Amino acid sequence: MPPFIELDMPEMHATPQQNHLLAALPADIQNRLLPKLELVQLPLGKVLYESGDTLRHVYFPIDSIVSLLYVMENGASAEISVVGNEGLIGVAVLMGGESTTSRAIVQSAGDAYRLPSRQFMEEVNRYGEMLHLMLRYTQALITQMAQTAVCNRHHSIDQQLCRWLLLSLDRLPTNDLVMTQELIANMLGVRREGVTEAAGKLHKAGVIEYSRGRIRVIDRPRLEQMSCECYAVVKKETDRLLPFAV
Amino acid sequence: MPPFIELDMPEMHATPQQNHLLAALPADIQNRLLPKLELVQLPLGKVLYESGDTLRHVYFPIDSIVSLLYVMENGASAEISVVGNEGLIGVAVLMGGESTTSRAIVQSAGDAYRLPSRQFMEEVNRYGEMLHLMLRYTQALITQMAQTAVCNRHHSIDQQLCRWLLLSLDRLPTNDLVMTQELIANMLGVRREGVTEAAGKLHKAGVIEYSRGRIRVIDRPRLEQMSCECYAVVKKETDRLLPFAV
DNA sequence: GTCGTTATGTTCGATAGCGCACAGATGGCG
DNA sequence: CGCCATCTGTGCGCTATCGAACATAACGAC
Repeated sequence: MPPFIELDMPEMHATPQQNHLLAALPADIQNRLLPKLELVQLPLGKVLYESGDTLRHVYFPIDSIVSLLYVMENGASAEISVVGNEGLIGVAVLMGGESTTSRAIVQSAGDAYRLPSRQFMEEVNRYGEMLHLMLRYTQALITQMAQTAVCNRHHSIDQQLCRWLLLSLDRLPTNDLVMTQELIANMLGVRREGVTEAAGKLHKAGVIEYSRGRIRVIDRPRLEQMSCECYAVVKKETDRLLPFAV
Repeated sequence: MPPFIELDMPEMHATPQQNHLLAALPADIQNRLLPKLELVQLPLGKVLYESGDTLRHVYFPIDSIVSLLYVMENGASAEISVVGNEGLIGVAVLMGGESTTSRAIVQSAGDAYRLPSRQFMEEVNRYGEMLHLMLRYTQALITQMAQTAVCNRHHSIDQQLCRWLLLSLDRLPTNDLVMTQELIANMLGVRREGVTEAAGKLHKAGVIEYSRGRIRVIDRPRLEQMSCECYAVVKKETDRLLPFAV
């Protein structure tokens, strides 16, 4: 029943500076990088890389959200972390590992700029601001992963859903998520029914409204209250490490 | 009933090269670093740093094991990762964050070499092999964290105990762990009774024997079979990233 | 408008892990 | 040798989550 409006921005074209990391780079580095950046559209569900793949590019999301997911032998999965316009996908390139054990999958469709790994590393290997910025982002990512582990251990599905919605919301321009409960369940590594139940409670509490693959947050303060501490911990640490990106 | 023998090695003195990362550095870097390294004894339970502390040193364990632990507001905890002679404690220094949201606590007493953060960064900032090695180790650590998150989500206490024992075993010179079930429970973020039960099963299966704060693994292959895939994933990826450290 | 597909809602029994309470065992120390 | 702190074992009721099966609802294509 919520009147979801499709906001297809008329000619809203992306710029690299909408990614906080790119925006934070000094002008000379931006000038070197910009011509090498390629704008790509990331449709929902697209796999940027699979476990073990050599990473050919790194991606700087603009209004897309990408989840890093581990998929187990039996097909069950769990989200490790989530990346939006505050970060980049492809930290393994920076670390020198070239591949990771996780999958990167688009959780919310949108644009991203991508850069071939080689050219990314060329800039990193000037050992300047690029390297240092990327390292700080890496620590923010590590914090998020650590907190995911904690959250998986100790918190209820209800709380985790709140955390997950907040993390997504922070990376989107609106309060509307295009996302089925089934997909959320995959990310959280729980049953779809568990998400249905948790979403039902949030709806009754007047925090969200939703319908067939869309969710709108209508009371964010309440959502933050209902979330476990994990969201706040990650947010605070990310703001500390990357203060410009607030 | 197991005849635990206290193996206090007579004059078994530590050398920096017993830490795999230090050993893997080229000779010139080793020569620069060695005089700055300080051998320290890490007693069980010692906190190397608390959440939010500025990291004054980085630590290279020799025969000690250190756990990175997140402690929640209500006092409950969860292990994020574990570090032994394959790695170092203080990745946040490398990343430029200076502090982390987790606590580093000694899980198994032993020696470590420590290096003031400033001197560590002086070497890192030569942008040579030191930096690249540390980054690769960081990726291994990230993999371990990610797998911890997955394991917390999907696996039973029994399986997690197996994983945990294997991770510890890999970092120790013997098959004996000095470790109460209570402490293991803290690390895994579960009840002590849960660990008692799981340990009982392993004992019945003839995989371990134990008594009052000590555990001996007597059938490691079986332990690996009984563990979830998480152990193998981390092991394999660590070996890939740091092949010398096998 | 109808139909078919996909998303969401609901129920039910099974179970893993929790919190609590207390019993027993072990080993260090006086 | 015996005491006592500490570590380990066990039982009980409770709850969250699971797995499975099925009911209803919403949208999209025709």
